[in-house]
Amino acid sequence: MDQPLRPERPATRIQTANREAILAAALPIFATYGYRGTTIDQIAKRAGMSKPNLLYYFRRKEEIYEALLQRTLTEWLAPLRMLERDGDPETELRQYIGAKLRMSFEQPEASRLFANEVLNGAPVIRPFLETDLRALVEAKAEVIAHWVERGRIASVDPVHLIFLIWATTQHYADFAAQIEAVLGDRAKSRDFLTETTEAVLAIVLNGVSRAEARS
Amino acid sequence: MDQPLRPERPATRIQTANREAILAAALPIFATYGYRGTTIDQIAKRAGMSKPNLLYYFRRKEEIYEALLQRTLTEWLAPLRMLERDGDPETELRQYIGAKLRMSFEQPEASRLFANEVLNGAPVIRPFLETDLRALVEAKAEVIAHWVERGRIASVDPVHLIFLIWATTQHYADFAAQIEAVLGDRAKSRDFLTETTEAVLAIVLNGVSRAEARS
Amino acid sequence: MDQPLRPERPATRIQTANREAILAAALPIFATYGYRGTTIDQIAKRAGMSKPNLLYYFRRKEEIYEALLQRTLTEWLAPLRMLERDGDPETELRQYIGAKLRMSFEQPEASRLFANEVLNGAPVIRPFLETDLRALVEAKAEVIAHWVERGRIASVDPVHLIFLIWATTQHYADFAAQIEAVLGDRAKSRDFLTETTEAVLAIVLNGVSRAEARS
Amino acid sequence: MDQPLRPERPATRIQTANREAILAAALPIFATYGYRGTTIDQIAKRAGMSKPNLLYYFRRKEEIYEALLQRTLTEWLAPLRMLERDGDPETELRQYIGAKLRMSFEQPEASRLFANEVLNGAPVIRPFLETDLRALVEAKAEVIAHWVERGRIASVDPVHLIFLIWATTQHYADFAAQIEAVLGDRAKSRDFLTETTEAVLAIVLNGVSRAEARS
DNA sequence: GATGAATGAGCCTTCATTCAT
DNA sequence: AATGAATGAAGGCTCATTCAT
Repeated sequence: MDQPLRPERPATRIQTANREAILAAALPIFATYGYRGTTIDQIAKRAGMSKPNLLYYFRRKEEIYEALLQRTLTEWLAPLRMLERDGDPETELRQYIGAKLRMSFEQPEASRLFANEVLNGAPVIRPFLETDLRALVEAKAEVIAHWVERGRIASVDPVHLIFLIWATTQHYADFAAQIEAVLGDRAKSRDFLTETTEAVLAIVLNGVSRAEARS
Repeated sequence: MDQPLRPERPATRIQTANREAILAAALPIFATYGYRGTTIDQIAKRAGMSKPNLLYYFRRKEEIYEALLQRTLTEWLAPLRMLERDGDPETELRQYIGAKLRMSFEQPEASRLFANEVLNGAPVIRPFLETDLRALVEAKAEVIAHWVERGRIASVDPVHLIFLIWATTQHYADFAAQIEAVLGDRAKSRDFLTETTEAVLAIVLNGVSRAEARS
Repeated sequence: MDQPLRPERPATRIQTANREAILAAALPIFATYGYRGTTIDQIAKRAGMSKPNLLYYFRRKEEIYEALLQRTLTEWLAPLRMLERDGDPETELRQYIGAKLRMSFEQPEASRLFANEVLNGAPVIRPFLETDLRALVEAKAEVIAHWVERGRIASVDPVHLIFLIWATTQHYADFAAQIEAVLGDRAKSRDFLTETTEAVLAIVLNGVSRAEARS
Repeated sequence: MDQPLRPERPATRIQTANREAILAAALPIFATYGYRGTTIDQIAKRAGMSKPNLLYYFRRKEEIYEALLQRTLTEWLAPLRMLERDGDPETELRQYIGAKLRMSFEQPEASRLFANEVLNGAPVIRPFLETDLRALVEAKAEVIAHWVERGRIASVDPVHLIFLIWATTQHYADFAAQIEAVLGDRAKSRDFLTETTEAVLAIVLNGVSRAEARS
């Protein structure tokens, strides 16, 4: 076709800007309403352009969604990738958890986008999960197992530790509506990230500390 | 809300049975596709009745959704309600976490229904969250604070501990697709619940144990 | 689905009537504008129902089109099927040509529907053409060849004779607009079918007569 | 109608070349999909230019279509124009039929373009049909009538003879999809034009031969 | 209680055409 | 002469809901 988005042709400035605007507009909507609950109209309106014009940049709703997920995923896993086998376990975990919590507070919509996709059965990103993510988890589980073997942390199941950290940190983004309903103003305080980070670190770091491992 | 449509007459057996069938059919669909992503057709088909007949029992899609949430919520919070101020903290937490994990494994769809609703901003259950749930959390936070004061557990922030337990246990239901993609057969093993329970308990109980509370 | 058109469920009277009305409304439109040039709106309006209601009977535009073609094809080839090997060639051809011309005059839209489909490359009925129609043509070509061998008609190529008859008779339906433009009132006369039949028979029957076959 | 867009300036070479390219690209598409079924995108792509650029040469889709028809019509009727009152009827008809068949085989798309237009009710060329074509047919019918009067051919209705020749010869272009489906490789043979010409001439010339006119 | 029939509103997408450069 | 960008107007189809029986 004579579509403008041909890869061969370099994207113009307007194209880049508009694609960016569309993605930015789409993120919070997909994050809240899910794929099927989101309408192109909503996105177009939020991006300040007409629906056909939006479809000039992304030919299908699906393309927007996939582009968003792709971009999110990479960024989302960056902190885990940084977990260093040779670092100090406590420092490493502290950094990891801290980074994840910061992302949850600063980009809660990205987290929710991802949560929605997985809740729906991960129709789009399943291939990624089964290959890249799986490999990453295995590699980092190995790192944690290494720490356990060396006696540097308590004997915890590495994979479940990763899941626990994911769950705990992303919870503040994915269930923000609930947290705000329960905590009220406290959740809106400027210090809520700090408070949360301290609380989570206290439990998790203590949870993996060697002192007295429990059954 | 979930009253029979003709308040004058008591619900017949067929009415009760059919309403039940509809709710049972609707749960997994709402849980997977979210409110807007679910069609009445899907539910009716799964419930084995015609669309108009389904609408005879629930006049609007919203009613089904609300009835489901209402029923789920009560059940969902039962374990937390059982947390006893005067019990042994470790035993209490062990029971709570165990119960929550069991629910996540046995009724993952209820968890996902709830997750979807909250991800969407909790449009329907917000009032409940702001009143009942809030009160419950405050009460149980008080229980935990009591334990902390008595030195029976480490000095953790009670509310965040509750969130951490919610997040961690529900994660196995809400992100099941991801967990299965990452773990493969291991997640489908018959022992996966046991394995998970042990791993989670190990970390969380250790995390709140007094030995050496950390910053 | 809970579609009403399930084959298992017998069609009700209304269904039969409405499907019939839709097909009747669709025929002249498809015949004139072709598949892509026809809109469901046009058909629905002509059939006196709303667009969604029409789609309640035929779930896709394509289904209407295919149903029409299927019905037309059978009827359309009936005259050829009657060509009898043991009949008198002149009588047989006279009947065949007469029947085809009558159909062209009485149901020109069916002819045009078919012409449109074939002009478009026969995307839908190609399988039929390659199997059933091919077999029929081969069988009837054999009949004509038989006549030629017996010296009952001139030595003509059977297949091309069939094509010539098709072309000539269907021309009065397919090119009616042109014929009317060229002939004016003459083409609208009540006797035009008779006149045409006589003229075509004169040429074709003479054309296959044995007297003096030409190169 | 097919004037350059800026009448003040004569068409440049590029203009002429591009208009030509567009028409060449448009012919097979209009011929196959009809007017409404054809998109400017398809034409532009095939012509190797952008849609807006195409519209620089032809301001509307309709203009392309009309230009094509106009050009085709003239060419299409050339053979008939050559039918000479004073020539030998058999020779004249042989030439006419031969020329028409050659055109059908060599430019089937032009034939199909025309067929589509007439099938659609001749919305664009009706004026032409009612004036020029009508006059031409009347003139040539007179030629044939002259031959009949002189006893040089059988007593056939001139107009219907013309229609029969049109129908029969154009059939091989317009219904090519069907002919190929029915005949298979035979229709793709290099000799198929020769074979067809002989078969058609045999029937038609015999059909108008004087030997024994029939009812 | 149950279902066939009907529909307004909405959604994704296509398309001819225009505008600005 | 050419093209990237933009859009109004459909068009096919879905869906929640209502009506009538």
